[in-house]
Amino acid sequence: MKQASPVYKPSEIEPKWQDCWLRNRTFKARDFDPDRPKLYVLDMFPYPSGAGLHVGHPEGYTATDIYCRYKRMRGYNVLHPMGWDAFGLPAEQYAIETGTHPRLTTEKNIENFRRQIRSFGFSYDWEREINTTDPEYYRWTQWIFLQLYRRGLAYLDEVPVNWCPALGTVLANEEVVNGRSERGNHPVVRKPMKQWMLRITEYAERLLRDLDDLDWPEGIKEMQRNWIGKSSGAEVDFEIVGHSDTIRVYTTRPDTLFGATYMVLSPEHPLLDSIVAPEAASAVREYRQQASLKSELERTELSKTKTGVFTGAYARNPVTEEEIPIWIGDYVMMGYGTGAIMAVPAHDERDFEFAKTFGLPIRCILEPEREAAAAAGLEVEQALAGEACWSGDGALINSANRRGLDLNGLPVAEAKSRTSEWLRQKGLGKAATKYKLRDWLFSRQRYWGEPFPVVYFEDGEAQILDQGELPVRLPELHDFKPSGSGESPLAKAEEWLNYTDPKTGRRGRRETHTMPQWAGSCWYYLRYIDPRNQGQAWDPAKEKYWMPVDLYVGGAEHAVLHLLYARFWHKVLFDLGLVSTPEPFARLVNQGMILGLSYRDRNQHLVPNDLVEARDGQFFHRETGEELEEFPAKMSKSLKNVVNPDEIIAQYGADAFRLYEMFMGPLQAVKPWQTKDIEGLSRFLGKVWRMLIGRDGSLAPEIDDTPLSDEPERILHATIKKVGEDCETLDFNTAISQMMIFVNHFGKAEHRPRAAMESFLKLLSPFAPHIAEELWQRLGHRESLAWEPWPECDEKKLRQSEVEILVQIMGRPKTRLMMPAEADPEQMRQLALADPEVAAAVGGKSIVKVVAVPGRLINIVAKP
RNA sequence: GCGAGAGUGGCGGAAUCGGCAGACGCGCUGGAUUUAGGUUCCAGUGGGGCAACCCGUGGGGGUUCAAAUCCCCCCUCUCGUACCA
Repeated sequence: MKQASPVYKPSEIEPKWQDCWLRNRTFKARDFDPDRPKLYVLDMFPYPSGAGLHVGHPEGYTATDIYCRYKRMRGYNVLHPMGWDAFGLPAEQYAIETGTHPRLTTEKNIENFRRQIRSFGFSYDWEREINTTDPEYYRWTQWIFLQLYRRGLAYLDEVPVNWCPALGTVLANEEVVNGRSERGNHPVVRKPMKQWMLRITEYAERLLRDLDDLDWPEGIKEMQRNWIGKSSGAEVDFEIVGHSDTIRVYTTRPDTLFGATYMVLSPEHPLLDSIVAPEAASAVREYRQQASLKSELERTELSKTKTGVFTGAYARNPVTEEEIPIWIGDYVMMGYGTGAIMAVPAHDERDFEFAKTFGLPIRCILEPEREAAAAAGLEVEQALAGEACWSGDGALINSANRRGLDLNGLPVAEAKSRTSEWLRQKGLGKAATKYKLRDWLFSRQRYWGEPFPVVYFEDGEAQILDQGELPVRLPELHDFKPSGSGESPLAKAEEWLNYTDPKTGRRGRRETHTMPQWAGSCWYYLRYIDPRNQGQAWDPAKEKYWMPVDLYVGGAEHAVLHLLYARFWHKVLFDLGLVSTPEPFARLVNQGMILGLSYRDRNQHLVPNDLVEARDGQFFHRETGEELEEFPAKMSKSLKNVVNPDEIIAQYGADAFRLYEMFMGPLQAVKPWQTKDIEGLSRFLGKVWRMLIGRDGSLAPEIDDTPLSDEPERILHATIKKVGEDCETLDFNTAISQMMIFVNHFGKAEHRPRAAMESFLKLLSPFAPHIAEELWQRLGHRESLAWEPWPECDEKKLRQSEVEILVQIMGRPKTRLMMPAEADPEQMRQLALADPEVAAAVGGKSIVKVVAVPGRLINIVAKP
């Protein structure tokens, strides 16, 4: 064994303890431990990119690691796993460019990620490591797809997708920016293609309702609510003049039906061809063609002026029985409601704009509330004249017909329900609820994803495979380029494509689409529970023991997609009796993004960091000499402000890195990384070291067994209390402050009682586990302190016999006096007034009032 | 537009059951140790005033003995989202 170092050298002790934990399986989670309560703490697993870990990853991972280590010492049986979300586009793109198989790229990246993550000393149970690209994992992803299919929740549909002709592939919405491909900036058009869809809409109501009971950030819950987008209103049928069909619209404002002066259909509306008048046909055809070339994003973004054309057809307003023109316009989406609207220009901003553009009639049927209108800067007379739009509340006018509907004078809410009821009685419509949420497009035309367990027979029939035929493995390929026809690269794997039904001998062709990256992450938290199970996705007994996830930490960028998809799958599994909880993640915390430091010139232009020179605390452009302003910005390759964790660990050690990231500020806050600041934490660890280790490398001579005197004892117990409380609430920044206060005191003390030192190391160990283990060992212990019981705070030791009391005169601080801690208000008053300085300040004035808060302050209110 | 969150020293941040604003750290200033640099240690560090004191938590108003914290109005920034009928 090497001679014990006299100075703190993280590079020596950190690998030593990481090996030790791994070898001894220190952090193995035990199924069904009868003696300890379970705790499941989950990190969002990373996509192992070629760039390696960035400083954002270890932020959340450090937080959960501290929490887990703390909870173990509190007697919990902790499940804390890590794995790899390893399917995805970058590895495939790299394969197209270089011919390297994505599996090789992925393996290499995982190895690098694993090395980096281990270098932080996180207390994962590595025996539960999973990888979504492992056939033994995706076997069960495919199996869950079978369950979805059998429940009727997976179906094939011809839907418009983002098709990029230049790239020869379909793109996800996230991959399309302003109607062009994110990669290469090629145009993207909408093209209908047959796709697998998942019926997430069937779960819309439960996904919405069950949010209420989750311990999640309110912002994330609100985002999911908005995404699901529940609204209630009515469906109304409009008959088409001279036509047998009717057009059904959805409206949240059935009360405004009397103001519906025209109708607008989506350009994709199926009834369009049969109703369009011959003289309008060519204009309609041209408009539809143009609309189809726009991506959905474009359609919504270029929203300044409304466009549309008249179809030449008319519908009959069911309450006024007037004939109203039917238009088409791309501000109406086929994907929401019924793809058709009744337009009430007087009371809907969008319809108002459209009506103004095309000179359509605007009829006010609602007198705005005077006060609300004034607050909105609207003149009621204008609204009444149809010159302004009012979508707020008020009293209905001009809203009665001869068929028994009279809304005049009613407020909006009552008019709504009255109209819905009238429509229902007349068979013209009914109350209805809609959601913005759409079914989940689940196909990707890619190689590097889970193959579908699906075969198409020669007659076109799609059939799912038996569980016994899983996993459907990805075939070996050498050319990963898209086929160009919109088919996946898998269409090139000829041998693999051909399928013969083992039972019937029928010949078929395998599905060439693969699943999106979300698939693997939809259920990975369940596989961690039983990661090596070959017979089933997980053992139900183990699931029951470990679920739900007690704490889930990750970035807010997954607020909607991943978290909504996973909740959806989980609910399906719950309905199938495969999991025991209706929700997967009981408590969710989002760590804030870590920004890099960047620079900009006078014109707000960003300057890459390698062009910046620092002089006397100011910053200048290396080439132009211009003074630059420092500001925090997202880390990016182009700004050259990316911080590499490997370099930081090499220089300061993992413990300092961990402490720094936690000390930066609240976990949830966005924070700028400033490498200079990490030195403060490095110094702190140096002080911890010197508090215990003397110059010669042996224990510091100040360490002895003298009993603690009052003040040091109070500091010790205050630290135990503060660190423990902060670990529960994840307020690690203030816990670290308190430990600094401890070390600032004891590091200078003549006597450093061994017991206090040991308690402190336990408090420090979740935060800086390597140095804590090393010093714990040097204090003579043989076992890891990972399972030592957490120190108990003795409240009695926190009490002081004398406390400093602030004396205020008229609410302003005057002086501070030592008083007995238990002094009551009257005693405090006497003690304060006895003080010469106070007496002088009060002298000659009459005391109006004295407010005394025992243990804190006393305020004397005096008037001349 | 809508939704969510946030504005505190030169910087990161602390203190929000109303009770000493600026804990802790970075930076900075001065000193000690060191051949020197670094390290380490000590002292100081919101602004103004030699001082008593005054001013200070985005701005304005209010409640209170007492407001960063509670109430009203306004401004700015960040994130998310966007013709959802």
